[in-house]
Amino acid sequence: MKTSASKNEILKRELEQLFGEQDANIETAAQCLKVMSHPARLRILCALREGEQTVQNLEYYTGIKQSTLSQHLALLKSRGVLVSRRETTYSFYSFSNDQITQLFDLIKEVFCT
Amino acid sequence: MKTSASKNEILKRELEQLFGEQDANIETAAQCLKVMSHPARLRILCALREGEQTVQNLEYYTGIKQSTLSQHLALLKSRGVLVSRRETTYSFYSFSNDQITQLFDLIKEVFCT
DNA sequence: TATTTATATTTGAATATTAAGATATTTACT
DNA sequence: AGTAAATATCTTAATATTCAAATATAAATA
Repeated sequence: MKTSASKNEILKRELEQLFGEQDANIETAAQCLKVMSHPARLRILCALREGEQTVQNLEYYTGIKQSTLSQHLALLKSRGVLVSRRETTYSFYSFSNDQITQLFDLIKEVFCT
Repeated sequence: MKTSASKNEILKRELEQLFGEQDANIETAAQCLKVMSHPARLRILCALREGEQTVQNLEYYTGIKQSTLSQHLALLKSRGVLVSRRETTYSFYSFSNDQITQLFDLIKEVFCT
């Protein structure tokens, strides 16, 4: 069995139109998803869902050791998932934008209901 | 600065209620997301979005080598993202359910628009 | 039965990720 | 200035992931 060549060609062109010229998007998506797909980091996102938190609060809520937590936060920030602001000695972390929040909400809906 | 202990306690209990007792969910979500968060596998998912495909078609569309492709497919299947059916010598792969499809669509919406 | 086709599995080397201890930085406070 | 508190970075050993070649399996067909 073999799907006809012309049909394959059409589908391939459709796929290229949708994604083939968007390698950068796929890379970005993969990187962003990868950074969200870790139990510790999902826990962090859960804790941040209702609003910004300091590192020490996150440490308290998640039970993750400070240095490890700081690395996870840096990773989430570097991939555009989180943003942070400094206030004196405290760093406040929060979701970077609504789309990420929406994505997280759907993840929660899919896996936690 | 220190959020009051009682407020922390309340938030912690809320978080536990939401997630603390759902370690299994977080693990499942992390595993499922992790398996989706790879450029090759995202490409596979893109190719499968409109319906099931054989391995050889996927090989053609994605340009991924057969053995590598087969391993990615096995991984996606083992994490519940895809299902497959055999028809004589052909394996047809497809999304396993609507929630995964919905999740993929949102990912596409977030990163490809 | 021998061969071909489609797919799956095994293997190994290269690379990436992880956690946590040690250390550094930054700001506040005395 | 000296100390403490909050956070960040460096380091490294353990572990996991990746790709692709080689091999195996399973079904179709000559």
